[in-house]
Amino acid sequence: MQKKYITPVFRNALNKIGVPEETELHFEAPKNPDHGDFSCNVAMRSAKAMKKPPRAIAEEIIAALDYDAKLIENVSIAGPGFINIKFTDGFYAEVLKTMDALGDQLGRSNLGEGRKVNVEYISCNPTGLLHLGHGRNASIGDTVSNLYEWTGWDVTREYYFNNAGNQMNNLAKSVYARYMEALGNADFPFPEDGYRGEYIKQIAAEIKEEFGDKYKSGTEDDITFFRKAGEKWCFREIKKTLTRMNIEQDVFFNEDSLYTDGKIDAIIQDFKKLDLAYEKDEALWLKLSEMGLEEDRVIVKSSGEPTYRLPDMAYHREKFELGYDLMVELFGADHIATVPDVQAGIKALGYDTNKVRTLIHQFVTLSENGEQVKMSKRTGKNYTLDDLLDEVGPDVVRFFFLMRSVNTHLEFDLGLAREQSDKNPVFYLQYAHARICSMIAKAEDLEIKVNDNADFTLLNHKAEISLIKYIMNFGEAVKSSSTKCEPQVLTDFLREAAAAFHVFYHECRIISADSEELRDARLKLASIARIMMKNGLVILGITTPEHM
RNA sequence: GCGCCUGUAGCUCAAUUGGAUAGAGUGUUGGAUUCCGAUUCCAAAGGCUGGGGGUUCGAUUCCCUUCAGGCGCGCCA
Repeated sequence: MQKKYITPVFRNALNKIGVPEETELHFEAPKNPDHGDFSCNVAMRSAKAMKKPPRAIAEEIIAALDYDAKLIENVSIAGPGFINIKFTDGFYAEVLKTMDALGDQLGRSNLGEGRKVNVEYISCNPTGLLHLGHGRNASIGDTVSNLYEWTGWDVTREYYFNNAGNQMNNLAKSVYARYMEALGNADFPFPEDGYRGEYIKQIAAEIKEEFGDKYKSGTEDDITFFRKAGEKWCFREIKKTLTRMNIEQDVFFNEDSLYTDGKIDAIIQDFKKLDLAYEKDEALWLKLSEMGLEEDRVIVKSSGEPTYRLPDMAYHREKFELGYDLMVELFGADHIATVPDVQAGIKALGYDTNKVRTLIHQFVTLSENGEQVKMSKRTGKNYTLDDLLDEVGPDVVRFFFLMRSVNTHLEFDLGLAREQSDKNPVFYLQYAHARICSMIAKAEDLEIKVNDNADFTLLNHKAEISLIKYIMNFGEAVKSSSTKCEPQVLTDFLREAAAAFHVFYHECRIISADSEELRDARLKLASIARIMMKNGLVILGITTPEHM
C-alpha cells in the first residue's frame, strides 16, 4: 500500500524532469533502517539515458516531488545516488488501521485470481516406508500448496500413485521370499534387487499369521496376491505417517489408470503420427535428439512394456487436459535426470511447458553433535520419517524441513530439534503467539477488553513502529514466498516478526501503560500481531498453541 | 568423462534476483528485568563470500577458469 502512494508521486516527478517513461521504477525496503523506510535507485538507473551523474539527477527528482507532508517525513539522497524516503508515524497509524480492517484475512491476497494450480508432491511408490527425503518433500509440497491458497489460487493437491511396473513385482517377490523364510525355509533365495528393509518381514509375518501356508507354492496368482498385499500395507503406512504430519491430499492419481484407459497407447500413436518414434532392436525409441537433447531414449522396451517416460508424459498430458493454469511438481534430486526427457516429450505434443514448474529439493542429512546419524538409536534400523516424528514431533519436523531454501542440502540437527527451549526456532515462534494469548487473557481477567476503536496515532515508540512494519509487510512476505515457491522466505520473516514482537513486549508496558488510551492501542497492536503469527504458522502447517 | 546442485562468521544458514557498512540463529564473553510469562531483551568479539581472472558507477549475485563436496548419467522408476 505504501508503494501505491509513492509510485505515482515519483512517476510525476520523473516526467517533469524528462526521465524516459520506460525507466524502471522500483522501491525496496533497505536492510539498514537508518536509510529510511523506502529506497529508490531510479537516479542510478537513469544515469546513462540522462547523461548526468546519479546524485545530480536525484536532486532534480527530489525538487520535483510533490507529496503529502502528513505521510512522508522527508526524502533524502544517500550514497551513490539512492533516494531514501521516511514516512511519518501518522502514516503507520493509517497502515495499522488498514491491516486491522483485514481481520483474520491478514496476509491473504488475490495474486492467483482464482487460477487453477496443481501441486504434485510426495508421490512415493507403495514399496516401502517414508524416509527423511520424503518428509522434506511432503513439508515443502504441503506448505507451497498453502501458500498458493493464501495468494488466491484454486489449489489441487495431488499424489501420483505408481503401482505399476517392475518395482511392484520386486516387492511381491521380496515379500514372498520373507514369507517362505517365515514358514521355515531358512535358505529360501532372496531376489537380488529385492527390498531388504525390515518392514518386508513384518508384512510377511502378518500374511503368515492370517493365511498360514496358503500361498507357499508361489504361483502367478500367489505372486499377484503378495503384490497387492504389499502395496496395501505400504500405502496404509504412508498415509498414516502423512496424517501424523497433518497432510491430506485431494487426488491420488493412479498410474495404472493410464493403461486401462488407453492413454499410453494414444500417446504412442501420437508420437508415431508426428514421426517422432522409430523401432530399433525390437524396442520403440523417441527422437529426443531432434528435440534438442543429447540422445534418443527407449519408450517401449523390447518386452512390450513402456519405460517410465511414457506414463509420465501421459500423466502430464492428463493434467494439461484438465485445464490447470500451472502445474507444480516436487522431486528429490535423484529424479533430476528424468525432467528434460519428459518435458521435451510433452512439448513435442504441443503443450506449453512453461505451465509446468519443477521444484527439485536436495538431500537431507541427519546430524547430532556434529556427527552424521544414519541409524535410529531407538530401533537400530535406518531412520524413517516416523522415527523422526516420534522423536521430535510434527511441528519441529515440518519447520526444520521448511527453514532452508529448497534447492540446497539440508542438515537436520537432531540435538537442536530435540531441544524444547529458546534454542529451537519453532518454540521461539510459537512462544510469541502463546505470549500474546496469555497476555490478552490476563487483560481480560482485569476486565480489560481489546478495544477496536483504539487510537493508533499514540503508537510512536521505535519498537511499536517496527512491529507495525512487520504486520504491514506480512502480506508481501506471503506473496514472495508463494511466487518463489520458497517456504524459507516465510519462516525467516516470521522469526524476525516474532523478534520484533518480543522487543515491543520487552520495551513497552501494555496492560500497565501510562494511559488507558495507550494501553488500548498497544493491546490492539498485540492482538493484530497475534493474527499475523497465527496465520503464518497455519501456512507452515504448524500448530498455534495458546499456552506452552 | 558429461550434466545438475552446493561452497558465505567456529557451526547451521540468509542476503529483497546487480545495490549502501555482507546479515540472522547457535556457540563464546559480558550485561538487563522490583511490574503483562526469564522459552524474553541488550551488547561485544567473530568475514579476502573456496582460489584466480573478467563485465560496470557497483559483484555473494552475471561470464570464464580452477579446486572441493553432493546427486544423476539403464530397454530401473
